[in-house]
Amino acid sequence: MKDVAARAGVGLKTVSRVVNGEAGVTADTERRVQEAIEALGFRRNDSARVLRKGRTASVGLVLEDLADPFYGPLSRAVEEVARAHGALLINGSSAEDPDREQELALALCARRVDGLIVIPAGADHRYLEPEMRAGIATVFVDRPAGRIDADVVLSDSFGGARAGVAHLIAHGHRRIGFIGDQPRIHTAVERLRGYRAAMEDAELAVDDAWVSLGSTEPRRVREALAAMLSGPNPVTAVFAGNNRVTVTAVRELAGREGPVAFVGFDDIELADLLGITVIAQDAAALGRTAAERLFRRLDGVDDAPARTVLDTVLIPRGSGEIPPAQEVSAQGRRPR
Amino acid sequence: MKDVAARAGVGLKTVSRVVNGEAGVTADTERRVQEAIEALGFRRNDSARVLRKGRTASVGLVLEDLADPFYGPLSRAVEEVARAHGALLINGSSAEDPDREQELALALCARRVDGLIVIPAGADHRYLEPEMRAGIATVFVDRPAGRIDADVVLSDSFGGARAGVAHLIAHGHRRIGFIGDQPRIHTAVERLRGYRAAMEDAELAVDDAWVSLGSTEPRRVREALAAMLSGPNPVTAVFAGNNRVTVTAVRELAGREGPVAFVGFDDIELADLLGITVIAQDAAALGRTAAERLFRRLDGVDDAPARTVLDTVLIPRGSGEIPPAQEVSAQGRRPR
DNA sequence: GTGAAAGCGCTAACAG
DNA sequence: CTGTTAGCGCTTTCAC
Repeated sequence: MKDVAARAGVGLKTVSRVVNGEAGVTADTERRVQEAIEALGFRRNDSARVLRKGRTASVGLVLEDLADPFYGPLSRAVEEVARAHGALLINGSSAEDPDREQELALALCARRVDGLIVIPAGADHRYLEPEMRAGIATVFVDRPAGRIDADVVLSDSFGGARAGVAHLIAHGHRRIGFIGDQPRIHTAVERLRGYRAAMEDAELAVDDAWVSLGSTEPRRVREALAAMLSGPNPVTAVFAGNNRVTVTAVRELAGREGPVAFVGFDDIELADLLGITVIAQDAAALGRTAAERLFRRLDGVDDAPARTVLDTVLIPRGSGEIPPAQEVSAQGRRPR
Repeated sequence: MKDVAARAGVGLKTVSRVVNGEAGVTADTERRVQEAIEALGFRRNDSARVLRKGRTASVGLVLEDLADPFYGPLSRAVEEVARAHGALLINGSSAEDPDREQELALALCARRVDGLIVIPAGADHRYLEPEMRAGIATVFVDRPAGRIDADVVLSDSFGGARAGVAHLIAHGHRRIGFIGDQPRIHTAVERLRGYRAAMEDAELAVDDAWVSLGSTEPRRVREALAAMLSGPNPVTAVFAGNNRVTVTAVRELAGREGPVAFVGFDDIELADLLGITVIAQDAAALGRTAAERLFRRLDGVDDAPARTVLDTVLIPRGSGEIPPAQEVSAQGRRPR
């Protein structure tokens, strides 16, 4: 910038004015400055600008895994809102590791992002308190913040799971299995709670063997599924706690003989063709809502932290409407 | 930091040493500084650090759409490599708009990312020349750079498409359709070239009505498909140019009567259950390879820009092995 | 309308 | 081992 000023024969501040489109520069002067900028291939150094202005025009997003088809659209939605506010998005994957979540969140704070959106992997976010006090607006999404008071945007995991299981019950099932994510993940617990509530609503007892929380690794899901489908008291229907579980469960069930009814939490691509009934949540809406709240905070709105819960939708496509095997024998499943 | 120094009763540089874990500080002094840091909730301001050091320890990635299941894993792979090198990843979506690509790439350069990975939307990247000369290492991935000499990492679009179409030909098809992305996208053109090469290899003529390039919007794809399946000279097999086209085509074909053979470029989730034969490319490997090349550049390796081409794999799953409807009955086999 | 000087928070390069 | 000084490139303030 110094070089540009020298070449154009003007002061430093004048170049700054031109670069930032501020008023108070003659058309002629401006032209001379523009020429110098062009000739020198000058581009403003935003690091220096940030240092001076205090705002970085960027927001951070800590999520679980960018490669997960649920988080991709969420991140994209945040990006679009950020873009509308002239901000860039820096996102990082925690890989569901609380330490890595913290490391990433603090690294983003050190970069002085204006705001932070976090999909919690851990259960304790007090480490963010100093940062929030220092002025970094923070919104939690998909899962609530732990041990800290902050804005939260969630899907209705409890209600969604309850509706999905009630749907299976309405179709005649009495023995229903639940396979979910790790018990330290809030949504997993909420969805299990929804499952239990639906069973209780229908006055159905739950056999411990029907419930399995744990990793979403295919092997773990396969074993859980096999266990609840065999044994003395096998289930006739299965509810899956998230998209990863659904994918593996659908694969397994497709390879089996008898029909097993199925409903999964989260919609997945081509589920329509496979006839999979799901409880769909809107990942993009989740991201958009969280980002909008964040920017409202950045615009100075300072009301109490709020919890927003977005509805889920039951989409019947066939797999959830299969009656229990005993009641109606071998009703064909849809091929391909 | 000044405050920390004052509170700990030490010099500024000593605090800097502690914060950066440099040697040359007594255990006792260090403890005092740590206490002050704790008490004041101090966190180093990376903007200032960057300004001083010249390196931001961040890389930029300009891609088409983070919500696309092909780019999610690619981005994640880049992130992992960046993380291994202590760098953060800033990514932005161009939405397949050349202007937006340029805007984003330049914004990242203004932030002084150390390196840039670009999935081109546009065909002319000379706008990056000054930046590259100014020291921002740049690698193009998935599609080649336009009018500029730079590192490029690609999948073998031509070879993959050729193999896929040859596969259909080997299964008896003579009239094969091709539906691809916009003709200004390099991979679309390459894949079409592969299609033509395979047809030529088999000495098959190509009817113009069988080939359709354009948007991947479902409506456009549906219309293209309907057109080549009706008319005087209908195709018996279809090759899809990318994942988006595949999804729509598979939906459409599932709703039709007669069997139409199908092979798609790009693997998609649950394609195994749907029995879709695909040419799979490894998005993660693409990202990893590009990122590794980028960091090699950042480590000072300065050989000539190279073009790396990754192989694709044909995965037969059923849809590509269906024989043509007419031929089967002509040979007297009973269709079932 | 324009420019000189001060300083954002940090680190490199030297002193002590 | 520790501290002082001088900037990194920009914007802010205030004078011209």
